[in-house]
Amino acid sequence: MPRKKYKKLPRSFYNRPTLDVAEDILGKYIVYHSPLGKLSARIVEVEAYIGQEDSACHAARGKTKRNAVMFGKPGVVYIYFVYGMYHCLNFVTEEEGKPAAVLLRAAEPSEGMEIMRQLSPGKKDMELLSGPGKFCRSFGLTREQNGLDLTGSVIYLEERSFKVKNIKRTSRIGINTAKKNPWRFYDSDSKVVSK
DNA sequence: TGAATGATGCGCT
DNA sequence: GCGCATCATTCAT
Repeated sequence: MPRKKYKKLPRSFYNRPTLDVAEDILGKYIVYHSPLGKLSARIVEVEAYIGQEDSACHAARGKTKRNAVMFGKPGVVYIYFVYGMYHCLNFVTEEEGKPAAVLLRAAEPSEGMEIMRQLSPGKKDMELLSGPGKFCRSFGLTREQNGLDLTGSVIYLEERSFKVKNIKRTSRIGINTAKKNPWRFYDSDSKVVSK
């Protein structure tokens, strides 16, 4: 039994301006009770995607089957498939009907590292979650987990005692349009953020 | 050690 | 068809 009870972040955490949520997510822990066992990691790098004012957001051109969960209630997981072989994990933000999300780009492994190594063979511990594609592979996340509720018991964010000291803000990675929006946030003391 | 490119599937024009 | 919120490998300095 856990000797310390950590606080699971409620839906109100996600039901706020996306840039605020993105910054506050740094240092939080993502916990996923996968079929293989419990996994957790400390989040160190994220990006914001805001449908209504962001041409780079999947939801910028209206609702489709793929991005539908971004239009739904906050505190839900949005997972999509890119480049033929990778998945990316997002947390839906803002009130229902307003499409926006925060992309998880990198994290530092905490619990369940044996499982992550098994899912991503040959990786050093600090490389297991150092990128959005690698994160989903090491956590075993695919489109099957799309739409899961972060206020449930399968996958959620936890507030622990860790405090982020230095937060940096830059433009996003891998974006061609809307490059000006400096909507990438990361913990500059972590060694696993993208270069 | 940095830049170019191939892998590979799917959603949209 | 084309381009993509990526990564690993190859090739050039």
